[in-house]
Amino acid sequence: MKNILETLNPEQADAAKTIDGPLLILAGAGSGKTKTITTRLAYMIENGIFPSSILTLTFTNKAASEMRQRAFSLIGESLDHLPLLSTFHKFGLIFLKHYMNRLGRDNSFVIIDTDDKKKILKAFETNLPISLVANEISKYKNNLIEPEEAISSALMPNYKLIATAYKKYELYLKDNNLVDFDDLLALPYKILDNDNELAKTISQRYRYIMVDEYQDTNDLQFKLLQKLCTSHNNICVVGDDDQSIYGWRGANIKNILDFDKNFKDAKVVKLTKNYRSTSKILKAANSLIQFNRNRMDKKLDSTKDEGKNIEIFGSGDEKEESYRVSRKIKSLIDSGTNPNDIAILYRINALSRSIEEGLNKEAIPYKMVGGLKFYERAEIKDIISYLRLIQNPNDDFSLKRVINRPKRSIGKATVDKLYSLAFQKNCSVYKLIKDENKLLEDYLPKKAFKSLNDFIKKLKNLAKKESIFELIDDVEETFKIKEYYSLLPDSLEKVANIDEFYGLFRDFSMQHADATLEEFLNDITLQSDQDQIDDKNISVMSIHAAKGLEFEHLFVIGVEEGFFPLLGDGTDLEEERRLGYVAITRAKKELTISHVESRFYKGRRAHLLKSRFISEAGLSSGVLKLKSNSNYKKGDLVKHKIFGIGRVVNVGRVKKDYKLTINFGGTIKDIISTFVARV
DNA sequence: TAGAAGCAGATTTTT
DNA sequence: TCTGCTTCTA
Repeated sequence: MKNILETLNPEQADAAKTIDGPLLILAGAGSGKTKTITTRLAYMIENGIFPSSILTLTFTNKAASEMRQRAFSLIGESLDHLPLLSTFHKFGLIFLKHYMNRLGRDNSFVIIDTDDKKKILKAFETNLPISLVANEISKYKNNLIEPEEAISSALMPNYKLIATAYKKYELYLKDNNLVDFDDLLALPYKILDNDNELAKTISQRYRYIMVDEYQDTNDLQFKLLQKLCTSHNNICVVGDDDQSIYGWRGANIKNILDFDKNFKDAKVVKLTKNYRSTSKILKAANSLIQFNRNRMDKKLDSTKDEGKNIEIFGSGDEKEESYRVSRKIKSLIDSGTNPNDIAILYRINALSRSIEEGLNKEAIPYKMVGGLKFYERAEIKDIISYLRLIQNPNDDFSLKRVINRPKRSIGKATVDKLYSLAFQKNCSVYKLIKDENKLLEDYLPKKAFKSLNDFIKKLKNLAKKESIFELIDDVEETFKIKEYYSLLPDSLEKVANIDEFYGLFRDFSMQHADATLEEFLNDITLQSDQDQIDDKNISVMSIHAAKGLEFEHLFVIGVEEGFFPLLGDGTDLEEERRLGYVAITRAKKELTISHVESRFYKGRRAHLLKSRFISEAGLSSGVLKLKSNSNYKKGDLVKHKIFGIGRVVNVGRVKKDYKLTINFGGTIKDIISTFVARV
């Protein structure tokens, strides 16, 4: 038992041994957070705490499974009862599967994702930006404001519209027995809030609570945690106020800053030894974050050598920036660095394009993390919609998505007719087709009518299957989704995605022999992209996406005022700075920060100053001054000794020289301007 | 019905 | 500049 604590430093061990009462573990970046809490979990079990009375909540599936793995490898042998490690949302799902009836609703609900939510809202035609409506509704739900209250308290006309959409949306969800991400937290809270006996029961079942990334919890999650602590106060939260970067999404940094006020007699353990970065990198991070006022006082101590200097790239424009970054990466890889240890980070996704071009030119394989998520891809959502329809044919929403995909001559006009008729009759489209078939025959174009009935029949046949085993093969055989996508642009990638999904489905159906389709559907909606960072690729992603990761060689690009910190009406400069802190602390050995003098963005060229964060981090930068203006411009004809005559397609820079991208009769080459002559 | 052309809008996004 | 959505026309 002693030996599992042996690998911990004194502070970590102190945290791991503190079992009873509220505990805040302030875990700085790279301070061994996961190690500490997984050891704590193992320690509790070894000390006789009933495993299934321990609940550990995380934000991502990835974090949950990583912690599960590490904790179990410490405990060793398999246990009869297992501690529950789950995301907040998954926990909400499990809870609702048991107690949804307390709200008079059926527990066979289906979870919808953000995309689905927006599609539903769109149908209400508020004429407001749909993401605004979706976000505001999210806020209402997270603040536990009911639609009626939202409507009566709305002052501005737009908010009346949003609140009304909220009301319609809630009705729609109820009618179709759908649940959104916010509901997975809000509904369990409501149920527990209405029934104190139940709250007691639940909190007695989970007598020990652990929460990961506590700085990212929002008000609702905080309230839910309070409910879970109704009959005890054994709550251990782990987090770092300096890494709170989701404020814009409702995360409340006060939760962590005020933990000791909210939970009486809380013990606070600070983990400040950093095992990740060189001391130069750490110094920069510490120096930067010190400019924030709203934070807990602490400073990370290095355990590593000084290391290399942090390099600052000051470039003329984004072309030069991507060129220099790519060249440096190229030389790292050429000298034996594992591409997997290299990453490029940026504040906004729009910067990925220029860097991708640079990487492509150098033939450096990269992996974009973030981007479009697997389950959000059109082809995957199509299949999911088919499955949802099989599970519940009254799902008008999914029906709309695939009613004419692959094309089956049911056009927009027909779809509009169907949906407005169903609305009039106050029934689902499926029910309408079933019950009013005669009426529809006269009402719809012949071809569409026939095709529609054929489509419904196929769905019904698939719904008859009692086992989900092989279901996916039947779906493909019936609807030929793969065939359809194989004829569309980017078919290779899309077909590969479809195959991947089919594989996932088959895996699931084999692992869960008696599982229902509904269980599969809810499971995948809560699944985000598990990291598929593979060996041969460098990683390219937003700073948000990089949270929790670490890389030997790190590049942060676009470090300019206005881009990073991103300045706008809603800017929280401290949060931007924390983002800078998160970025820097991802680096283990080598950090390169890049800024440009001008960047093309949103259709115009913006002139930029280097970010204040560079000087705040105690770094300085010199922009390389060029020898002279280029004599060349796009379209000029030039001659090269070996390649002959070509046309300039682009003018960029390399250090103090100009780099010309020249098209020599179809072959594109990058050449330093001094090696060519004007024709 | 389906492809083409025209037009607004463009932070970050664990679930 | 580029994307995704609406509107237009064969």
